[in-house]
Amino acid sequence: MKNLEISAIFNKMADLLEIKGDNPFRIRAYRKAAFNIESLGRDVSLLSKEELTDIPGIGEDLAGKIEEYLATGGIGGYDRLKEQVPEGLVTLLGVPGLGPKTVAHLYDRYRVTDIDELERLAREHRLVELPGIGEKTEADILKGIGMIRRASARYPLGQALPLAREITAYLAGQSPVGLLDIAGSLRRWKDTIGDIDIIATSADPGSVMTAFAHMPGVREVLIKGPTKSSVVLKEGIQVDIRVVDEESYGAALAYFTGSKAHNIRLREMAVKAGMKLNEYGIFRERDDRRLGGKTEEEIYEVLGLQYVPPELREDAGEVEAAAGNSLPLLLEAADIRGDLHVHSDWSDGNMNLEELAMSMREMGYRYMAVTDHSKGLGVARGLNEERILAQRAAIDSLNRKLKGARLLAGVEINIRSDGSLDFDEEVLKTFDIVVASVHSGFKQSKAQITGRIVKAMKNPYVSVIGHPSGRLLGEREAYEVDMEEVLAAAAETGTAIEINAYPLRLDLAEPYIRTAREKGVTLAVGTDSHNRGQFANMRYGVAIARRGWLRKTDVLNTLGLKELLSRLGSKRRKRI
DNA sequence: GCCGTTTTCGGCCCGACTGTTTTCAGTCG
Repeated sequence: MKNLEISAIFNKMADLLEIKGDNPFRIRAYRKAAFNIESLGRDVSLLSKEELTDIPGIGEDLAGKIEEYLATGGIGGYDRLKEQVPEGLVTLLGVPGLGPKTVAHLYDRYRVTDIDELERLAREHRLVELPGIGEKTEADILKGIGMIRRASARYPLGQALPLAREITAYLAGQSPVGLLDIAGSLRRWKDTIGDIDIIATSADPGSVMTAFAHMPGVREVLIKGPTKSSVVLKEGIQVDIRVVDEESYGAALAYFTGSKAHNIRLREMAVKAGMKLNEYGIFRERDDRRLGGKTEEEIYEVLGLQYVPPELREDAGEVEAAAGNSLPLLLEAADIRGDLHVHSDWSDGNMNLEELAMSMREMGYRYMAVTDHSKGLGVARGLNEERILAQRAAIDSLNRKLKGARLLAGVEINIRSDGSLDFDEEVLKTFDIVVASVHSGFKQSKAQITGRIVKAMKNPYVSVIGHPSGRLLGEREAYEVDMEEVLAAAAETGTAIEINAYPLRLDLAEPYIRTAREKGVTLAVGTDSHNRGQFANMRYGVAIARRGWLRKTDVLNTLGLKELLSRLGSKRRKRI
C-alpha cells in the first residue's frame, strides 16, 4: 500500500516549505492531507480522482500529486522543493527546540545540513553568533541532539499507560491535586503515543509543579513554569503536566486530550458561531461571557454537538456525525461476553485448564476459547492430533463441572507457507472455534501472504483470522499483506477478523477496523493470553475497536454462548 | 493548498514557556 509512502512525502514537503518560510496555511494543508491519507484504511492506489478529492483535505492539486506518484513513483513538485531546500535540513527539525526559522538561519550562515555538522558548530560555540541564539540555546541544542540519538520516536500504548498511571498515583499521593486525569493520545487509546499528558486542578499549583519535577524516574526537567511543566523520564518518554482552575477543567481536559485536528475543528465551529474556545472554556466573542468549560460535556453541548468519546477524536468524521446526532453507539467493555483467544499449558501458556476456567469466572465471562497452538509451531509446543484428543477430553470433563460458563474447544492453527493448515477437515470440524494465524514465512511477497490468508479463510472450519498483520509495535513491522483483499474475502466467506488485544500487537490495526466495519466484516476481540495477568488486556482490544467505530453488533464475542455457537456454525453450514 | 448555511475569494485555532528580546519571536502542543 502506497499510503504511507505518500503521506511521508507530503509531511516532508510540509517540512521543506516550513524551512522555506512558505505560507503556513499551505503547510498545514500538506500535513492534514498526509494525516488523512495515513489513517484512510483504504489503498489510495485503488481510488479514482473523484474518490481522492472526496478525502478531506485533498483537493485537485494534491489528488494530482498522488496520481503522479502512483504513475511515476515520484512527485515533480517534491523534487523541485528538494532543489531549493537541502533535504538534510528536515532531520534538523527533529532536534527539540529547533524550528524552521533557526534551521533556515543555520543553513544561510553555515550551510549546516546534518546533525553531526550542527553538533560540531555547537561544540565550537559558533551558534551564539547567530541572531536570537545565546549560550543557553546553544547548550539546549546539544542536549536535544543527544536526546534524539537516544530516544525512539513513539512508545507502544501498553508501555506508556502503566507509566502514566504510576505518575498520576504518585501525584495524587504526594501533591495537593484535586481533579487529576491522563489526557493526550493515551486517553484516546492510540496504539502508539509520543508523550504522556497529565491534567489536574490544585489550590497550590506550585507545589504540584515541584512534586512533578522531583518524581522518581525523572531524568531531566525541560520546562518548569507556574502551571505547566515538562520532564523526560529515564525511559526517554516526555511527560507534560498542566494545572488549571476547576471551572476550566473540562475545557483543559478536552484541549489536552486532542487530537489537535479535532480541537481545530471545534474551534472553527466556535468561531463561526460567534464564540471562542480555548483551554480555559468556551466564551461568547462579543463580551467574553463564559458559556461553559467546567466539564467536557458542556463544551460539546454549547457547540450543539453530541458528546464525542475520546477514542473518536481524530477529525475522521466524528465532528460531522456528532453534529448530525449520528455517532455510533460504541462497543463497551461490559459488552464482551468471552475471550476468543487464550493459550493453556498444553502449548506455550502457563495456566492449566482449571486456572483458565477460574479466570473465565473472574472476568465474568460466559465462555473462553482455549486456542492452543497446532503442531507446526514446535517452539510453542504445538499440539498434534493425538494431544488435541487428550486435551479435548480434559476440556469436556471440566465443562461438565462448570455451571453457567463454558470453555470452548479451539485451536490457533498455523497457516502454512502454502496456505494449507496443520490439520485436515476431519479434525477441524471437531473444534468449536478455529483461529488461523500466520507464524512463519513473514518475508514472503505480498501476493503470497495475501493468498495464504485468503486460502485459509476459504476453509469452512476457519472461524477467525488471528493477528492478521503480524506486527509487534516497536519490534517488528507487519508482513506485507493486502489487507483490503483480506477484508473483502472475510466478508465474502463469513470469516471473522481478530482484534488481538495484546498491547504490542493491537492487530487488526485501527485504520482497517473501520474499513472492516464498512465491508460488513465481523471482528473478534481476543487477548492471546499466555498468563493470568494478560486477560485484562481485553480493555486495550475494546479501546482499539472503539477507535475503529465498532458497535456491539460488529463484534463476535458480544454474543451469548448459544448465539456465538450458532454464528460459528453458520459458515460451516453455508458450504454444505 | 483547501474549502464553502460567510460558497470561487479570503479566510484558515489559540495560548504557555523560554531566551534574548527592552516588547517579542520562536517553538511547542
